Amino acid sequence: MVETRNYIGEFHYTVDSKGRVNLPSKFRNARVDETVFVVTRGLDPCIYVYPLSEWNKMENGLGNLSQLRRPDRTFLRNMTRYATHTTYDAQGRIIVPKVLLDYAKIVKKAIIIGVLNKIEIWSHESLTEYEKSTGNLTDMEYNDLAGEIYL
Amino acid sequence: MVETRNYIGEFHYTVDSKGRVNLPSKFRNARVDETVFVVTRGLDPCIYVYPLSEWNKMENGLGNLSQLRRPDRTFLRNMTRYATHTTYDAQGRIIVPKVLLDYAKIVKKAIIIGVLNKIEIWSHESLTEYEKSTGNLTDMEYNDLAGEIYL
DNA sequence: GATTATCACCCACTACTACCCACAATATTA
DNA sequence: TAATATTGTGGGTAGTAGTGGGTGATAATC
Repeated sequence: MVETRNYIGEFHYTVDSKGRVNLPSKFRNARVDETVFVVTRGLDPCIYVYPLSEWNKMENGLGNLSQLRRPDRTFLRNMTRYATHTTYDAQGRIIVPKVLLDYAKIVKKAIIIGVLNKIEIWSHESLTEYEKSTGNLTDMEYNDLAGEIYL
Repeated sequence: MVETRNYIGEFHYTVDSKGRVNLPSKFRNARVDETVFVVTRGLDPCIYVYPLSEWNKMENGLGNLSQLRRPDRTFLRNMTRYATHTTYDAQGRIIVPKVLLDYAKIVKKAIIIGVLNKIEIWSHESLTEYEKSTGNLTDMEYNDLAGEIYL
């Protein structure tokens, strides 16, 4: 089994009647030391899941946000307001509050996406809609961003 | 045996029913220290295989993106979404997820191409079609690019 | 205080996959 | 040329991952 600290990849799982969502075993193995997570509302119509250590880093960083700029304020409020601590059970599942499931329009099926230091949970519906509308990048945006990265 | 860190050359291998693809022994010998790879969706209709160290370079770049700007988030998600860690087995094969095989239209035969710091996996179909259409460079493009290279 | 709802913990089943072994074909060495 | 190692390909199996449901303790409501 490959060991890396960062979360990557996409997984399709089911949410049961108790609001339990499986975390991919790859993700659990990636950070065996992390058993506590913070779930909260994403900026996009999805759910963010932070391992505790990453959440703490963010809490520290939140102090640096501007009180004046609107996106900063929104971000800060979103992150703190809906945040809940969770642990996973013996089967590797976390419990996601119904408010958040509703927000992400998740009913039965969920798409789990690893985004380096956090995990996103989407409904198929929200994700495709997001991709269709605002989600798409223009060629210019894409090239700008790609240029900032690597190669 | 000639020693190079870079992957070059083209190889024709088969993908078995379990989605296993052989990595050319030349490639394995090129970087004996690298046993972990990241397979992901290529920009072109093919599969990218990065040795872990190369992938990490990219991840470092991704870490600098803004959590607040929407294009940044989308870009980041697209990069991580289709990525998976793999190791090769005792026979030197890696497992490629079906989603990616479908994306590259690979069924039984695969074309492995070494592109310096990464490996590309193509289907014969996608490759020839790509060459016919968008793959060809205009003379102007070619000259522009050639000018950027050091000979 | 009685009743209901909620949640953490436990058990059970199925499908998959990581690991193992096998073998033919080619390349390398004696 | 014969012997040996390496390479590419195929398949079987034990362990694990994903899913569903049950139960007792605790909290909430009347």
